[in-house]
Formats: sequence, structure tokens, C-alpha cells
Amino acid sequence: MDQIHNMDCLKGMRKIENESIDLIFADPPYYMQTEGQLIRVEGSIYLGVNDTWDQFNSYNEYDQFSFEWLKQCQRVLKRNGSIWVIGSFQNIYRIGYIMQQLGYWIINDVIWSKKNPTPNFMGTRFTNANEILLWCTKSPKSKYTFNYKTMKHINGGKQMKSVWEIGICSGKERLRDDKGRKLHNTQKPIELLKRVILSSSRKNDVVLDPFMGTGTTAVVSKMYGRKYLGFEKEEKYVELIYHRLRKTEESIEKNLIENVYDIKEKRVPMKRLIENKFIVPGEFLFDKNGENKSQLTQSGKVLIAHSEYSIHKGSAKILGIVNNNGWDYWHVKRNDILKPINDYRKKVNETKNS
Amino acid sequence: MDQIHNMDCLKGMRKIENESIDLIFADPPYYMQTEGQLIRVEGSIYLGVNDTWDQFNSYNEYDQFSFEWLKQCQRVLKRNGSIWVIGSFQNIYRIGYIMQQLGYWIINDVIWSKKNPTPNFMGTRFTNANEILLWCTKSPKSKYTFNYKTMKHINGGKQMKSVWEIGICSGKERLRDDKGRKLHNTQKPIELLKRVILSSSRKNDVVLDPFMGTGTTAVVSKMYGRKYLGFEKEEKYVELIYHRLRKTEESIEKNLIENVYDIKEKRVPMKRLIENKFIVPGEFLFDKNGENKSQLTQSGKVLIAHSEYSIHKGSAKILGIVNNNGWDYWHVKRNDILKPINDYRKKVNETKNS
DNA sequence: CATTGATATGAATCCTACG
DNA sequence: ACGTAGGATTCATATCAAT
Repeated sequence: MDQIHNMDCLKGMRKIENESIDLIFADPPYYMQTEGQLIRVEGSIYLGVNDTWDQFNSYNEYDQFSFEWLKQCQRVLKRNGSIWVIGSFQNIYRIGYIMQQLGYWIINDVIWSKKNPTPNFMGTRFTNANEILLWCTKSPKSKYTFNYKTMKHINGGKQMKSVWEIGICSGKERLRDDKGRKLHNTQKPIELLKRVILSSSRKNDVVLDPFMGTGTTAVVSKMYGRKYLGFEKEEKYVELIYHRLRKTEESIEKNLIENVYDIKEKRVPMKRLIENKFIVPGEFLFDKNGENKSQLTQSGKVLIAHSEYSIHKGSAKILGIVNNNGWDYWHVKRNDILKPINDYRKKVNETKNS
Repeated sequence: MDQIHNMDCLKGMRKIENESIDLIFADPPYYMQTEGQLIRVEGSIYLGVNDTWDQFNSYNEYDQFSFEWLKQCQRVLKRNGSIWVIGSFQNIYRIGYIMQQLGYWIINDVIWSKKNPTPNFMGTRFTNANEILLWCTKSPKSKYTFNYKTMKHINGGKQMKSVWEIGICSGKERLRDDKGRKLHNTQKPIELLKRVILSSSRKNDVVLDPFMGTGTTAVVSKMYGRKYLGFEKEEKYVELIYHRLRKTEESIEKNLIENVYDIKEKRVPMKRLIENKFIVPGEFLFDKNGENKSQLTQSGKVLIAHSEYSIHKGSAKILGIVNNNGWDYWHVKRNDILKPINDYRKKVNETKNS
């Protein structure tokens, strides 16, 4: 693993095994269709994308190309893998349509809202301040990875929205030659890839980038303990990527690498606590204030008004809501002190793992 | 004009004349697979590209439907009219693709970023906090209306971006029955339609809404002096719209209605100022400080270093930039006081109009 | 050293009314 | 329809120089 091939995307993709990739990030050409030159008032020329890799003869040709590489992506993705594709209004509606035709299932359309976009010099339309990322699974039934709590943590404790405000890649992050000229027209920011990779993959997962460019996907994969694989057909960029990767070190954010916010307690049936003699059928469970006591049955249920409920449904019943986490609600009395039953769940898990 | 028809969209559209509409706002349904029933439409849709795509095509009916009404919209739009379509990830990639196939030209994809979206209760994806509006002309060559300065004014003096942060429709604006239940699931906020209508139409323009719903398009059209026209197939909504419109009054923002920020001075050739004897060939023009004087030629050009330039190119030459507005730069001396030549342009225009 | 100011630049479908 | 002349138009950052 951790391979970078100086190779055309389609040629490379065909060499990858079926269902071997956990996550794909693809930044294909956008087919911008710009004409002439855009000149600022002071006379300087705006250097946009005029690269040969963005040249196509028609939508049809662009669609065929997109269809081919997206089909390959679908083949190599694991059953529960997922894919992100970034684009702009020129191409993303074609990409989205083709992906839906291929059976991909859209989880989110994430908006990259640029804090500092290129303004519209001529005042002819709204400043084009966004790009769109389609996050999809290969089919509607995929059990995809989503590190919900990690993203919530990064977002300051609130669940992360589908609109991401991130600056364009500039300053020291932007790769330049010794004359200060940008080395690639469309280098993507680290922050963007950080969110993509941390949200939808786990440590040691294999991340594929079919159009590497400056290799931000590989760089962020290395930073956060993922394996990377990708293709870039222009040799000058491949050398750039190698050089960039050599200077890349693992992130100091170990909690994010180890995914601690999204590690889930193993499920434990209540009966297991009885089998392990942590609690005894017939004893009483209490809420955190020592009130609302309920008796425990042989089968690990709670008795409320002569009816049996699971610890979860039972606590919900008392709270007058539909669902509740009983592990956080119930306590037992030990030496007259209330002890959360969740402590015993953890003990059971520790016993199993040892 | 100002008609609301209790009628199916397609049936209604067929009664509209060719090239008679200035602006369309469409909020089409996007029940795609399980929800609701789709209208059967005649004929078949050929979107080009690749027949093998049909293998997964559960979207066919939706595409047919979208194709039909979008084709009608293209027919009824004036040459220089434009259309907005709003959707979310379930349908907007189909809409965008079909529009491009039909030859529509995307001006912007505007993101409605919701300040207060419905949270994702299960924590299974990013909070879906955006909808997308595609703003398109019927062909790449259309000279569409864009009230750039009006939008810049609304946006506090900065050019408006393609990402709009607007709250969802709630509070007093949200239409409810006497039991407080919302009357429509997808009522669009006034602020959203205000931006759509003010940016891309002028006073007395005809605004069409093929899927009226709660009629926000008509309401905002009335508020800002546009004519409205639309279809809604459910009678209960039609009655709601009538009721809502009766309570709607013209906005107090007269400057926005009269479009004062985007009214342009009529073009005047410099020669006209000579013909009207406001200025005399041979006299000198000055910048606002009385420096940088240049002599005026017979043909209304300025002489700089023995070369003739238009007043615009000439002032730009002096400023060392590519282009400049000569009307704002040049002055003549009258009784030893500098007088902007732009004053004479205004006089010429007043003479023409009287 | 801190502050101010000048300069450079970024995935861009970037002009249009009149004759 | 088309060519031509008239004339309208930018924002957030980063860097570096100057005060």
C-alpha cells in the first residue's frame, strides 16, 4: 500500500482488485469552458485553469469519461465503502446524475463555502463562492463509516452541517516554485481533506485518489494514519507529491487518529449482568436521585405498574418520552450509595476483551 | 396578468405563449421513488450518452416529468429571460443535468445555507443544511437581467456571493391552520424569493411559478411591483394563495422597486457634447485636481503625447490601468472652476428625453 | 518591534448598447 | 445578425516594504 502511480486514472483503476478500497476522494477535471482572458482593471491577467487536462470537446465526451472512471470506482469500493467527488456548477450536475444512474446513493451534498473566493470582476453574476462535494455509497444498502462524534467534537460540540466554511488554499500551504508561481492551478486545502477523511474512514483504511494533482489526499491520509493509493498522469506532479509526502508527519491529534470519540461500548444484554452476579433479580433499580424505583425481573427487565419493560423503554416510560438510554438512567444501591449500572456494563466488556 | 390557475403545471404551461415570460421560479416536487405518485407523461426522453445507464434507472419517470416541464419553461421564456429552480440532493442533480441537456446555461448555482436546519436526529450523516438553486438562462447567449448594484446594496456594499444564509420559514411568516399546524411542508421564505426576484427581474416584468404551493413567488412579486402568473393543482393551496395575496401590500422599499441602484445613464458619444456646444474642440480637459490636462480634438478624443484616445482610454492611460470611466475623470474649466463633463452628459440625456 | 500600507492573487463558464 | 465603440467592474488574505 501507500502507492503513487504515474499513470492515467483509467489505466490505473483497471489494475485494482474488486472491493478493496475503503474510501475514494476524487477531484476530476471540471470542464470549465472558459474563453479568452480575464483581465483585472490594473491590467494583470487572472490565471485560471487553462490546462490541457481540463479540455473536452463536448458534454458527451465529458460524460463518457466520467461514466468510465466512476464505474471503476464503484467496482473497487468495498461493500460498505464510500466515495467523495468534488466539483463546481460546470460539472457537478453531470457527475451527480451519472452517479445516481450507476446506483450510487447520495449521503450528503456537502457545500464548500469559500471564505475568500475570487470575486466576480465584472459584476455579471453572484460571486461563485462554493464548490460541491457529493458523498455517496456504492449502493443504498451500504453500512458506511461516519464518525459522527468526531465531527461533532471538531465542530465545537455541535453536530456538523453539510455547509463547510473553509478558505481557499493559499499562503504557506500553497505549493510554489522558486519564483513564487503556483505549481498547480487547483490545489485543495488540507482542512477540506481532513474533514472528508476523518468523517468517513478509520485508521488503517485504504484511501484512493484517482486524480492526485498535488496529492493533498495522500498527505492527509498519512497525517491521520490511513493508507493511500492514487494515480497522477503528469510526472511533474508525481515528483511534487513524493517531495510533499516526505515532509509530511503524522498529526499530533492522536485522539482523532485513534477515533476515540466514536469508539462505541460493545452491546451487553442486561441478562449478562445477572449471569455475572453484578446484580440480582428482584432487587430495585433507581434513577440518579434515588427515586422512581423499579424491580428487576429474572430476564433483566424492569417492572413498572405490573408491566415488564426493557431498561431503555422503562426509563423512557417514566420520563414520558419514546426512547431513552437505560444504561445512563438506572442505578443500584450498594452500601446505601447509588451506583450506575453502566459501570457493570463496562466491567462485562473488560472481562470479555481480556 | 396576475393570474393564479388551479391547474396542473404541464396543462397550464401549454397555454402560455412562446417567449412571453421574463422570469421563472420553480420549486418542483421531488418525491422520487417511494413517496407520492408521479404524473405520467407522453413521449420519451433521450438524454444522449449511453444506453447501458438504463440498468439502474429507477429515476426514469421523474426525469420524464422534469424534462417536460423544463422544456415548456424554455419555450415560454423570453430570449433574455432566466429561470431559477430549487431542489435538494435527491433531485437537483437530475434537474441540473436535464437543464444542461436542454441547452440551458447555468449562471450560478446558489446555495441556500439554512441557519436553523432540522438536525439529523440519528447522527447518521451531516445535518442537511442546504438547498441548491440553479439560476439559468435559456441559452448561453442570453443577455439576462442582473441587478448587480441592487444586490450589492442589500449585501451592505459588497458584491453578493453564491452562498445565501437565510433561516427556514418559521414564526409569523409560516402559514398555519387554526390548530397551529403548518399548512404546507415546503413553504419558502420571503427573503429567498426577494433575492431571486430583485436580482434577476425588473419592475413590471412577468414572473411565472409553475408549482406555486403557498404562493411565496406571487407574494414577493406583488411586494416588488412585478406581475405574477402561476399554477397550483391543489385547490386548498390556491385558496390559501388568494387569501395570502389579499393581505400582501407593496413594499415600502421604493428604491428597490424602482431599481434606482441599477439604472444606467444612457450612452452619449463625446461628439454630442461638441454638437450641443457644451464643450469646444481645442479646449483643455483636466482631472479633478486640475492637473493632467489634455486637449480635446474635433472628434471628441483627447490628445496625450500626440496620440488620440477616447476619454476613457485616455484617462486609463494616465492612471496606468487598462480601463477607466472617462466621464468620472475629466473636467472642463468654466470661470476658473472645474466642472465635470459628466454634468453635460446628463444634460444631453435630459434634452433627448424631453 | 509594532503598525500601517502597498501589492499580489485565487477552479472564472466575467460587457453590451447602438448603428 | 454582427461589428464597433462606449464605458463598467473585485474581495479576502498573505506577503513584504515602509514608517
